[in-house]
Amino acid sequence: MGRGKIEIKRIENSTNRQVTFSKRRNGIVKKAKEISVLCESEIAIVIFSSLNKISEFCSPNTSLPKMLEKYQHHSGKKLWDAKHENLSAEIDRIKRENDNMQNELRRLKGEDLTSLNPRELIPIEEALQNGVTSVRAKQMEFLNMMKLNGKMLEEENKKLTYLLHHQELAREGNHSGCHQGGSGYASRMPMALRVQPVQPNLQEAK
Amino acid sequence: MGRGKIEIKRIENSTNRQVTFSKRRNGIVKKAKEISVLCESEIAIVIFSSLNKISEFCSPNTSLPKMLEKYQHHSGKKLWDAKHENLSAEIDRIKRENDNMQNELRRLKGEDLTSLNPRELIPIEEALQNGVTSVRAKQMEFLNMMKLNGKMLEEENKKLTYLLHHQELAREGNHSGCHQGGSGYASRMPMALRVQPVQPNLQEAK
DNA sequence: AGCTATTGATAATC
DNA sequence: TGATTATCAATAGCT
Repeated sequence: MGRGKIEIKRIENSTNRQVTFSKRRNGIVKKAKEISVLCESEIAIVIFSSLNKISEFCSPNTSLPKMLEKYQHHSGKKLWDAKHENLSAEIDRIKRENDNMQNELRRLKGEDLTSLNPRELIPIEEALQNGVTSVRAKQMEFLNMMKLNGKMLEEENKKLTYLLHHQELAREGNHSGCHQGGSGYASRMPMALRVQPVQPNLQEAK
Repeated sequence: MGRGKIEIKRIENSTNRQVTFSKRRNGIVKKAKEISVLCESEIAIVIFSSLNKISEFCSPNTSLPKMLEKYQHHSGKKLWDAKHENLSAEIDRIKRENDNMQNELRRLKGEDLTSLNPRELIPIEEALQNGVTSVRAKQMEFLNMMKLNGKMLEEENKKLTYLLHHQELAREGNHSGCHQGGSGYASRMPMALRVQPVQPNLQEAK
Protein backbone atom coordinates (compact mmCIF):
# COMPACT_ATOMS: atom_id res chain seq x y z
CA MET A 1 0.00 0.00 0.00
CA GLY A 2 1.62 3.11 -1.14
CA ARG A 3 3.05 4.45 -4.26
CA GLY A 4 5.02 1.32 -4.63
CA LYS A 5 5.26 -2.15 -3.14
CA ILE A 6 7.98 -2.60 -0.56
CA GLU A 7 9.81 -5.62 0.67
CA ILE A 8 9.39 -6.38 4.33
CA LYS A 9 12.96 -5.94 5.43
CA ARG A 10 14.86 -3.37 7.42
CA ILE A 11 14.62 0.09 5.90
CA GLU A 12 18.19 1.18 5.53
CA ASN A 13 17.58 4.89 5.18
CA SER A 14 17.38 6.06 8.75
CA THR A 15 15.12 9.02 8.15
CA ASN A 16 12.83 6.98 6.02
CA ARG A 17 12.79 4.31 8.67
CA GLN A 18 11.81 6.82 11.31
CA VAL A 19 9.04 8.20 9.19
CA THR A 20 7.72 4.81 8.32
CA PHE A 21 7.90 3.82 11.95
CA SER A 22 5.85 6.79 12.98
CA LYS A 23 3.23 6.23 10.32
CA ARG A 24 2.90 2.54 10.87
CA ARG A 25 2.89 2.92 14.62
CA ASN A 26 -0.06 5.28 14.31
CA GLY A 27 -1.67 2.84 11.95
CA ILE A 28 -1.32 -0.04 14.38
CA VAL A 29 -2.65 2.03 17.26
CA LYS A 30 -5.61 3.05 15.15
CA LYS A 31 -6.30 -0.57 14.31
CA ALA A 32 -5.99 -1.43 17.97
CA LYS A 33 -8.55 1.18 18.92
CA GLU A 34 -10.85 -0.09 16.23
CA ILE A 35 -10.67 -3.73 17.19
CA SER A 36 -11.21 -2.89 20.83
CA VAL A 37 -14.38 -1.02 19.96
CA LEU A 38 -15.69 -3.25 17.20
CA CYS A 39 -15.08 -6.49 19.06
CA GLU A 40 -15.22 -5.17 22.61
CA SER A 41 -11.84 -6.67 23.27
CA GLU A 42 -8.94 -5.47 25.35
CA ILE A 43 -5.65 -4.79 23.73
CA ALA A 44 -2.34 -3.50 24.97
CA ILE A 45 0.61 -2.59 22.82
CA VAL A 46 4.12 -1.62 23.76
CA ILE A 47 6.53 -0.51 21.08
CA PHE A 48 10.15 0.52 21.22
CA SER A 49 11.50 2.40 18.25
CA SER A 50 14.96 1.58 17.04
CA LEU A 51 16.10 4.44 19.25
CA ASN A 52 14.30 2.87 22.20
CA LYS A 53 11.63 5.47 22.33
CA ILE A 54 8.55 4.02 23.96
CA SER A 55 5.08 4.05 22.53
CA GLU A 56 2.25 2.35 24.27
CA PHE A 57 -1.40 1.86 23.77
CA CYS A 58 -4.00 0.33 25.97
CA SER A 59 -7.68 0.01 25.26
CA PRO A 60 -9.98 2.17 27.38
CA ASN A 61 -11.29 1.01 30.73
CA THR A 62 -8.18 -0.94 31.48
CA SER A 63 -4.48 -0.40 31.95
CA LEU A 64 -1.23 -2.09 31.21
CA PRO A 65 -0.84 -3.44 34.76
CA LYS A 66 -4.41 -4.71 34.74
CA MET A 67 -3.91 -6.34 31.38
CA LEU A 68 -0.70 -7.99 32.49
CA GLU A 69 -2.30 -9.19 35.68
CA LYS A 70 -5.07 -10.71 33.63
CA TYR A 71 -2.55 -12.14 31.24
CA GLN A 72 -0.76 -13.94 34.01
CA HIS A 73 -3.96 -15.12 35.54
CA HIS A 74 -5.42 -16.50 32.33
CA SER A 75 -2.30 -17.78 30.64
CA GLY A 76 -0.61 -19.08 33.73
CA LYS A 77 2.61 -17.67 32.36
CA LYS A 78 4.75 -15.68 34.71
CA LEU A 79 5.67 -12.23 33.54
CA TRP A 80 7.63 -11.30 36.57
CA ASP A 81 9.52 -13.18 39.15
CA ALA A 82 8.55 -15.11 42.17
CA LYS A 83 8.29 -12.00 44.30
CA HIS A 84 4.64 -11.81 43.54
CA GLU A 85 3.96 -15.34 44.39
CA ASN A 86 5.75 -14.93 47.65
CA LEU A 87 3.69 -11.90 48.47
CA SER A 88 0.51 -13.56 47.35
CA ALA A 89 1.33 -16.64 49.37
CA GLU A 90 2.06 -14.44 52.35
CA ILE A 91 -1.28 -12.74 51.92
CA ASP A 92 -3.05 -16.05 51.71
CA ARG A 93 -1.27 -17.27 54.80
CA ILE A 94 -2.15 -14.17 56.80
CA LYS A 95 -5.70 -14.22 55.57
CA ARG A 96 -6.08 -17.79 56.73
CA GLU A 97 -4.59 -16.87 60.07
CA ASN A 98 -7.00 -13.98 60.14
CA ASP A 99 -9.96 -16.21 59.50
CA ASN A 100 -8.92 -18.57 62.24
CA MET A 101 -8.63 -15.76 64.71
CA GLN A 102 -11.89 -14.32 63.61
CA ASN A 103 -13.52 -17.67 64.21
CA GLU A 104 -11.91 -18.01 67.58
CA LEU A 105 -13.01 -14.51 68.48
CA ARG A 106 -16.54 -15.16 67.35
CA ARG A 107 -16.67 -18.31 69.37
CA LEU A 108 -15.24 -16.67 72.42
CA LYS A 109 -17.95 -14.09 72.04
CA GLY A 110 -20.50 -16.86 71.92
CA GLU A 111 -21.37 -16.49 68.26
CA ASP A 112 -21.14 -19.16 65.64
CA LEU A 113 -21.33 -22.03 68.11
CA THR A 114 -23.82 -24.10 66.16
CA SER A 115 -21.16 -25.87 64.17
CA LEU A 116 -19.40 -27.16 67.25
CA ASN A 117 -19.84 -30.38 69.14
CA PRO A 118 -19.85 -30.60 72.93
CA ARG A 119 -16.24 -31.72 73.11
CA GLU A 120 -15.18 -28.57 71.30
CA LEU A 121 -17.14 -26.37 73.65
CA ILE A 122 -15.12 -27.37 76.67
CA PRO A 123 -11.83 -25.58 75.87
CA ILE A 124 -13.78 -22.52 74.85
CA GLU A 125 -15.62 -22.47 78.13
CA GLU A 126 -12.37 -22.90 79.98
CA ALA A 127 -10.72 -20.09 78.08
CA LEU A 128 -13.64 -17.83 78.79
CA GLN A 129 -13.64 -18.78 82.43
CA ASN A 130 -9.94 -18.06 82.66
CA GLY A 131 -10.52 -14.77 80.95
CA VAL A 132 -13.24 -13.79 83.36
CA THR A 133 -11.06 -14.78 86.26
CA SER A 134 -8.13 -12.73 84.99
CA VAL A 135 -10.24 -9.72 84.26
CA ARG A 136 -11.88 -9.85 87.67
CA ALA A 137 -8.48 -10.22 89.29
CA LYS A 138 -7.29 -7.18 87.43
CA GLN A 139 -10.35 -5.29 88.51
CA MET A 140 -9.74 -6.26 92.12
CA GLU A 141 -6.22 -5.01 91.72
CA PHE A 142 -7.52 -1.68 90.57
CA LEU A 143 -10.01 -1.63 93.40
CA ASN A 144 -7.31 -2.24 95.94
CA MET A 145 -5.12 0.39 94.40
CA MET A 146 -7.94 2.86 94.62
CA LYS A 147 -8.65 1.96 98.18
CA LEU A 148 -5.03 2.38 99.05
CA ASN A 149 -4.92 5.64 97.22
CA GLY A 150 -7.99 6.82 99.10
CA LYS A 151 -6.44 5.95 102.39
CA MET A 152 -3.30 7.77 101.52
CA LEU A 153 -5.21 10.87 100.57
CA GLU A 154 -7.14 10.66 103.76
CA GLU A 155 -3.97 10.42 105.74
CA GLU A 156 -2.44 13.33 103.95
CA ASN A 157 -5.52 15.33 104.64
CA LYS A 158 -5.19 14.59 108.28
CA LYS A 159 -1.57 15.67 108.25
CA LEU A 160 -2.39 18.93 106.59
CA THR A 161 -5.20 19.57 108.94
CA TYR A 162 -2.96 18.96 111.87
CA LEU A 163 -0.34 21.33 110.56
CA LEU A 164 -2.89 24.03 109.88
CA HIS A 165 -4.37 23.63 113.28
CA HIS A 166 -0.99 24.13 114.85
CA GLN A 167 -0.32 27.20 112.76
CA GLU A 168 -3.62 28.59 113.86
CA LEU A 169 -2.78 28.02 117.47
CA ALA A 170 0.63 29.58 117.02
CA ARG A 171 -0.86 32.68 115.49
CA GLU A 172 -3.44 32.98 118.19
CA GLY A 173 -0.69 32.73 120.72
CA ASN A 174 1.29 35.52 119.02
CA HIS A 175 -1.55 37.97 118.71
CA SER A 176 -3.23 36.98 121.93
CA GLY A 177 -6.45 37.58 120.11
CA CYS A 178 -9.21 35.06 119.75
CA HIS A 179 -10.75 34.46 116.32
CA GLN A 180 -14.04 32.95 117.25
CA GLY A 181 -15.22 32.11 113.74
CA GLY A 182 -11.66 31.51 112.62
CA SER A 183 -10.99 32.20 108.94
CA GLY A 184 -8.04 29.75 108.75
CA TYR A 185 -8.07 26.60 106.67
CA ALA A 186 -8.49 24.34 109.64
CA SER A 187 -11.73 25.86 110.71
CA ARG A 188 -13.26 25.19 107.34
CA MET A 189 -12.38 21.52 107.35
CA PRO A 190 -14.71 18.72 108.19
CA MET A 191 -14.68 17.90 111.85
CA ALA A 192 -13.77 14.31 111.40
CA LEU A 193 -10.52 15.18 109.77
CA ARG A 194 -9.64 18.04 112.02
CA VAL A 195 -9.98 16.46 115.33
CA GLN A 196 -7.77 13.47 114.91
CA PRO A 197 -4.07 14.12 115.02
CA VAL A 198 -1.93 12.53 112.43
CA GLN A 199 -0.56 9.21 113.41
CA PRO A 200 3.14 8.71 112.91
CA ASN A 201 4.51 6.26 110.33
CA LEU A 202 1.42 6.26 108.25
CA GLN A 203 3.41 5.84 105.10
CA GLU A 204 4.70 2.56 106.35
CA ALA A 205 1.41 1.03 105.38
CA LYS A 206 2.33 1.54 101.82
CA MET B 1 -11.90 -1.41 3.52
CA GLY B 2 -14.24 -4.10 2.55
CA ARG B 3 -17.44 -4.47 0.63
CA GLY B 4 -18.86 -1.59 2.57
CA LYS B 5 -17.83 1.02 5.02
CA ILE B 6 -18.51 0.25 8.65
CA GLU B 7 -18.98 2.42 11.66
CA ILE B 8 -16.45 1.91 14.40
CA LYS B 9 -18.81 0.71 17.12
CA ARG B 10 -19.52 -2.59 18.79
CA ILE B 11 -20.55 -5.24 16.30
CA GLU B 12 -23.81 -6.56 17.68
CA ASN B 13 -23.93 -9.84 15.78
CA SER B 14 -21.86 -12.14 17.93
CA THR B 15 -20.68 -14.42 15.14
CA ASN B 16 -19.77 -11.50 12.99
CA ARG B 17 -17.92 -9.95 15.88
CA GLN B 18 -15.92 -13.10 16.42
CA VAL B 19 -14.99 -13.31 12.76
CA THR B 20 -14.02 -9.70 12.55
CA PHE B 21 -11.99 -10.06 15.71
CA SER B 22 -10.09 -12.94 14.26
CA LYS B 23 -9.40 -11.22 10.97
CA ARG B 24 -8.39 -7.91 12.47
CA ARG B 25 -6.29 -9.57 15.13
CA ASN B 26 -4.33 -11.29 12.42
CA GLY B 27 -4.08 -8.01 10.60
CA ILE B 28 -2.66 -6.23 13.60
CA VAL B 29 -0.19 -8.99 14.30
CA LYS B 30 0.92 -8.90 10.69
CA LYS B 31 1.42 -5.16 10.92
CA ALA B 32 3.34 -5.64 14.12
CA LYS B 33 5.65 -8.13 12.46
CA GLU B 34 6.15 -5.76 9.57
CA ILE B 35 6.97 -2.72 11.64
CA SER B 36 9.37 -4.70 13.77
CA VAL B 37 11.25 -5.78 10.66
CA LEU B 38 11.00 -2.62 8.62
CA CYS B 39 11.91 -0.31 11.44
CA GLU B 40 13.92 -2.76 13.55
CA SER B 41 11.69 -1.95 16.49
CA GLU B 42 10.39 -4.10 19.27
CA ILE B 43 6.71 -4.54 19.71
CA ALA B 44 4.60 -6.54 22.09
CA ILE B 45 0.86 -6.97 21.87
CA VAL B 46 -1.56 -8.61 24.25
CA ILE B 47 -5.17 -8.99 23.25
CA PHE B 48 -8.13 -10.40 25.11
CA SER B 49 -11.14 -11.30 23.04
CA SER B 50 -14.56 -10.51 24.40
CA LEU B 51 -14.51 -14.08 25.69
CA ASN B 52 -11.19 -13.42 27.41
CA LYS B 53 -9.23 -15.58 25.07
CA ILE B 54 -5.65 -14.42 24.97
CA SER B 55 -3.66 -13.56 21.90
CA GLU B 56 -0.17 -12.27 22.18
CA PHE B 57 2.56 -11.20 19.89
CA CYS B 58 6.08 -10.25 20.59
CA SER B 59 8.69 -9.29 18.06
CA PRO B 60 11.51 -11.78 17.56
CA ASN B 61 14.64 -11.75 19.69
CA THR B 62 12.77 -10.52 22.68
CA SER B 63 9.97 -11.59 24.97
CA LEU B 64 7.11 -10.10 26.88
CA PRO B 65 8.99 -10.12 30.19
CA LYS B 66 12.04 -8.56 28.56
CA MET B 67 9.88 -5.93 26.91
CA LEU B 68 8.15 -5.12 30.15
CA GLU B 69 11.40 -4.94 32.02
CA LYS B 70 12.67 -2.51 29.41
CA TYR B 71 9.39 -0.64 29.58
CA GLN B 72 9.79 -0.05 33.27
CA HIS B 73 13.40 0.86 32.95
CA HIS B 74 12.91 3.37 30.16
CA SER B 75 9.56 4.83 31.08
CA GLY B 76 10.08 4.92 34.80
CA LYS B 77 6.53 3.71 35.13
CA LYS B 78 5.98 0.85 37.46
CA LEU B 79 4.15 -2.10 36.04
CA TRP B 80 4.48 -4.67 38.71
CA ASP B 81 6.31 -2.72 41.31
CA ALA B 82 3.06 -0.90 41.65
CA LYS B 83 1.46 -4.26 42.03
CA HIS B 84 4.09 -5.07 44.60
CA GLU B 85 3.28 -1.96 46.49
CA ASN B 86 -0.38 -2.78 46.41
CA LEU B 87 0.32 -6.24 47.68
CA SER B 88 2.61 -4.90 50.35
CA ALA B 89 0.02 -2.40 51.42
CA GLU B 90 -2.55 -5.17 51.52
CA ILE B 91 -0.23 -7.23 53.66
CA ASP B 92 0.30 -4.34 56.03
CA ARG B 93 -3.41 -3.79 56.31
CA ILE B 94 -4.12 -7.42 57.04
CA LYS B 95 -1.27 -7.60 59.50
CA ARG B 96 -2.65 -4.65 61.39
CA GLU B 97 -6.04 -6.27 61.44
CA ASN B 98 -4.31 -9.38 62.63
CA ASP B 99 -2.58 -7.59 65.46
CA ASN B 100 -5.81 -6.05 66.62
CA MET B 101 -7.50 -9.40 66.68
CA GLN B 102 -4.57 -10.95 68.43
CA ASN B 103 -4.75 -8.29 71.11
CA GLU B 104 -8.45 -8.75 71.49
CA LEU B 105 -7.98 -12.47 71.73
CA ARG B 106 -5.23 -12.15 74.30
CA ARG B 107 -7.35 -9.84 76.37
CA LEU B 108 -10.34 -12.08 76.15
CA LYS B 109 -8.09 -14.84 77.37
CA GLY B 110 -7.09 -12.66 80.28
CA GLU B 111 -3.54 -12.03 79.10
CA ASP B 112 -1.97 -8.68 78.48
CA LEU B 113 -4.35 -6.81 80.72
CA THR B 114 -1.72 -4.68 82.45
CA SER B 115 -1.90 -1.93 79.88
CA LEU B 116 -5.61 -1.41 80.34
CA ASN B 117 -7.46 0.91 82.65
CA PRO B 118 -10.56 -0.11 84.56
CA ARG B 119 -12.90 1.50 82.10
CA GLU B 120 -11.46 -0.67 79.34
CA LEU B 121 -11.90 -3.80 81.38
CA ILE B 122 -15.65 -3.47 81.52
CA PRO B 123 -16.52 -4.30 77.89
CA ILE B 124 -14.07 -7.18 78.00
CA GLU B 125 -15.69 -8.59 81.06
CA GLU B 126 -19.07 -8.20 79.46
CA ALA B 127 -17.94 -9.93 76.29
CA LEU B 128 -16.53 -12.78 78.30
CA GLN B 129 -19.65 -13.06 80.37
CA ASN B 130 -21.74 -13.14 77.22
CA GLY B 131 -19.45 -15.77 75.81
CA VAL B 132 -19.72 -17.94 78.87
CA THR B 133 -23.48 -17.54 78.82
CA SER B 134 -23.67 -18.52 75.17
CA VAL B 135 -21.39 -21.49 75.57
CA ARG B 136 -23.30 -22.73 78.60
CA ALA B 137 -26.56 -22.28 76.74
CA LYS B 138 -25.17 -24.32 73.91
CA GLN B 139 -24.05 -26.99 76.33
CA MET B 140 -27.47 -27.09 77.91
CA GLU B 141 -28.89 -27.50 74.45
CA PHE B 142 -26.72 -30.51 73.89
CA LEU B 143 -27.64 -31.88 77.27
CA ASN B 144 -31.33 -31.54 76.54
CA MET B 145 -30.87 -33.17 73.18
CA MET B 146 -29.15 -36.08 74.81
CA LYS B 147 -31.85 -36.34 77.43
CA LEU B 148 -34.48 -36.30 74.76
CA ASN B 149 -32.61 -38.90 72.79
CA GLY B 150 -32.34 -41.06 75.90
CA LYS B 151 -36.02 -40.78 76.56
CA MET B 152 -36.86 -41.69 73.03
CA LEU B 153 -34.65 -44.74 73.18
CA GLU B 154 -36.27 -45.70 76.44
CA GLU B 155 -39.71 -45.39 74.93
CA GLU B 156 -38.70 -47.45 71.95
CA ASN B 157 -37.28 -50.03 74.24
CA LYS B 158 -40.57 -50.24 76.10
CA LYS B 159 -42.46 -50.60 72.87
CA LEU B 160 -40.20 -53.35 71.57
CA THR B 161 -40.32 -55.19 74.82
CA TYR B 162 -44.08 -54.95 74.80
CA LEU B 163 -44.31 -56.25 71.23
CA LEU B 164 -41.96 -59.12 71.88
CA HIS B 165 -43.84 -60.08 74.96
CA HIS B 166 -47.10 -60.21 73.02
CA GLN B 167 -45.56 -62.23 70.20
CA GLU B 168 -44.34 -64.69 72.71
CA LEU B 169 -47.77 -64.99 74.25
CA ALA B 170 -49.38 -65.35 70.84
CA ARG B 171 -47.07 -68.13 69.78
CA GLU B 172 -47.53 -70.00 72.98
CA GLY B 173 -51.27 -69.69 72.44
CA ASN B 174 -51.14 -71.03 68.84
CA HIS B 175 -48.98 -74.02 69.37
CA SER B 176 -50.35 -74.81 72.77
CA GLY B 177 -46.95 -76.29 73.21
CA CYS B 178 -44.35 -75.09 75.54
CA HIS B 179 -40.91 -74.44 74.05
CA GLN B 180 -38.82 -74.61 77.05
CA GLY B 181 -35.70 -73.44 75.24
CA GLY B 182 -37.82 -71.32 72.91
CA SER B 183 -36.28 -70.12 69.67
CA GLY B 184 -38.31 -66.88 69.51
CA TYR B 185 -36.61 -63.51 69.77
CA ALA B 186 -37.89 -62.89 73.21
CA SER B 187 -36.47 -66.06 74.59
CA ARG B 188 -33.04 -65.13 73.28
CA MET B 189 -33.07 -61.77 74.96
CA PRO B 190 -31.25 -61.09 78.14
CA MET B 191 -33.38 -61.72 81.14
CA ALA B 192 -33.01 -58.24 82.39
CA LEU B 193 -34.75 -56.79 79.39
CA ARG B 194 -37.44 -59.33 79.19
CA VAL B 195 -38.60 -59.52 82.68
CA GLN B 196 -38.36 -56.07 84.02
CA PRO B 197 -40.33 -53.36 82.43
CA VAL B 198 -38.20 -50.39 81.75
CA GLN B 199 -38.13 -48.00 84.61
CA PRO B 200 -39.35 -44.61 83.72
CA ASN B 201 -37.13 -41.56 83.88
CA LEU B 202 -33.92 -43.41 84.31
CA GLN B 203 -32.19 -40.86 82.18
CA GLU B 204 -33.14 -38.07 84.50
CA ALA B 205 -30.27 -39.05 86.67
CA LYS B 206 -27.95 -37.91 83.98
C1' DA C 1 -12.55 -21.12 5.63
C1' DG C 2 -12.20 -18.68 0.68
C1' DC C 3 -13.47 -14.70 -2.58
C1' DT C 4 -13.58 -10.08 -4.13
C1' DA C 5 -15.42 -5.43 -4.30
C1' DT C 6 -14.39 -1.86 -1.66
C1' DT C 7 -12.34 0.95 1.74
C1' DG C 8 -8.27 2.10 4.32
C1' DA C 9 -3.30 2.52 4.96
C1' DT C 10 0.74 4.24 3.41
C1' DA C 11 5.27 4.93 0.21
C1' DA C 12 6.82 8.27 -2.36
C1' DT C 13 6.93 12.90 -3.15
C1' DC C 14 6.66 17.69 -2.27
C1' DT D 1 7.63 17.60 10.08
C1' DG D 2 2.88 17.87 7.52
C1' DA D 3 0.00 17.34 3.48
C1' DT D 4 -1.08 14.92 -0.90
C1' DT D 5 -2.02 11.08 -3.74
C1' DA D 6 -1.17 7.00 -6.44
C1' DT D 7 -0.89 2.48 -5.02
C1' DC D 8 -1.18 -1.57 -2.50
C1' DA D 9 -3.18 -4.13 1.58
C1' DA D 10 -6.81 -5.20 4.64
C1' DT D 11 -11.16 -6.61 5.19
C1' DA D 12 -16.77 -6.60 5.15
C1' DG D 13 -20.07 -9.09 3.28
C1' DC D 14 -21.11 -13.13 1.04
C1' DT D 15 -20.68 -18.15 -0.07
